[in-house]
Amino acid sequence: MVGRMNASRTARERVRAELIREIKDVARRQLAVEGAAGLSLRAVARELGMVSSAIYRYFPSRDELLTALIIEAFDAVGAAVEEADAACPRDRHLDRWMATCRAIRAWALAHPHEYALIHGTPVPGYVAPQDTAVAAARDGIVMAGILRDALEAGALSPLPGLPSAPPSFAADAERLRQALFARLSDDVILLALEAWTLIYGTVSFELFGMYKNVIEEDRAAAFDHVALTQAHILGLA
Amino acid sequence: MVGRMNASRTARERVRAELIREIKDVARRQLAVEGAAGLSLRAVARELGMVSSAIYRYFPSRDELLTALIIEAFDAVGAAVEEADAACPRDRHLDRWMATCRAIRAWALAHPHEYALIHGTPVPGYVAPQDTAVAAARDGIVMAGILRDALEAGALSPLPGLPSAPPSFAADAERLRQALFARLSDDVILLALEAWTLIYGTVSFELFGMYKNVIEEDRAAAFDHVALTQAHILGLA
DNA sequence: CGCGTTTTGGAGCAGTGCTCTCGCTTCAAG
DNA sequence: CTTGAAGCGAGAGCACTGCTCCAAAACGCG
Repeated sequence: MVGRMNASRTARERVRAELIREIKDVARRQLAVEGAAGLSLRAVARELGMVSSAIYRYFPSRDELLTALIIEAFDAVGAAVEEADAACPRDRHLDRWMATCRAIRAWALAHPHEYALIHGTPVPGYVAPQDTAVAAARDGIVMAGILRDALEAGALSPLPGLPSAPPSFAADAERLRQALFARLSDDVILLALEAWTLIYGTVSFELFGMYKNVIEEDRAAAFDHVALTQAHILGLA
Repeated sequence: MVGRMNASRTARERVRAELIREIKDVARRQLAVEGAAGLSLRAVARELGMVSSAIYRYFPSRDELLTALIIEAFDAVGAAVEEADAACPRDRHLDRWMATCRAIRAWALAHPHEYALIHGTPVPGYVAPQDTAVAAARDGIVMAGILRDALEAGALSPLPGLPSAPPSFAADAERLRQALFARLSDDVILLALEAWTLIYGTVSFELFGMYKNVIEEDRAAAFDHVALTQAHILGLA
């Protein structure tokens, strides 16, 4: 009970971890085929050659399996965003911004059902477990980092003449400043949140069919326009 | 078979129409309680005192029932938006804009599960039937009308210096101009679509828990800031 | 009134999430 | 090395779902 603190636990624990991985992999494949509503524990068990009740040794319920997939999806999009950002020179702030925005859209188009899992209707009882919080924040960390770098480089001049953040936002802004936004102003922080919202809103609208008969010709160009316009508003140029 | 063209059809058809209404009402109540995933045809039938198979004389499948509820939800939010707009003097374009935006958010907060039905993950096989198209367009018609009126009154001056719409958007813009946007420019039409997207994106983020630990203090004020900022960008002032 | 259309009731099929129990395997401490 | 506990898979079973089929009942029009 005492020892064996680090690497390569007991054989039992290793096969257990591997089986958890296999279950998640099969579940993700089934999810990609017919969406979250069609994810069946029994089908996963069948494909793995085990009986359905055995799954419950690894996931206490179907919703817990879904939660695990949600966390992995947040992590995947977070990783895609970090990679896109890291591929740009640190002082090309506009390029980094556009690259991260495009990375979000590209990931979503490549994994529509997983994207729907994290940005569609909350599927389970609708409680977003605390476990997802850290994974869900990775994209925001990257985007905030770009704005921070731009500010420090003196390359951030938000568009003048727009409404200021309401006084009631001050407390939220202060908390966010501590966590991500360093020395950015309340106004810029709120504009950044709105840009973040619009980026995901645009991707969601495109994926969920809201642009049918609205934007048909070149949605990639329209998305670029969204990202570029937000960059102009934030003053990333 | 020939006659009886207008009002007050045969008694059978009247009771049939009423039963369809009752089914939809019960279904909407159940939806409000436990969400779209928990909508059960059998439960609806039970509450109506009929056996489950009888429902299928009125709705060929569960998805068809959901589709009917989706259309009604689109209609309800459309009606709320139209009403909010009509309550403002026609020449107070900014007031009309803010009123319609707030109406969308208010309706969504009052009917979260119905909102999730129309702006969350597409629940059924994921095909959005053509029937929904007209109902889904009502909010857009109102918002486009405000911009049209502002243009005609010479009270529309979009913020200069922002990126222009890409050339590939011209065809979409022309089609949209014919349908709703009258003589508005490509740039304004695209900005309007982005504003429309951001309004719904903000409501969705708020409702689906994305602003947890992000915006906590006064989400109504933050939403107003979104709507007002978009009005400024469009030049509604 | 009578007959045909419409509606309903009930049984049944295939599938789901989940629980419980019963043996079997593995592991670790005595 | 033995023994007892913990982890594990198999199977049966419960309550529920959407949906189909068919016979019985209700209805309404000529």
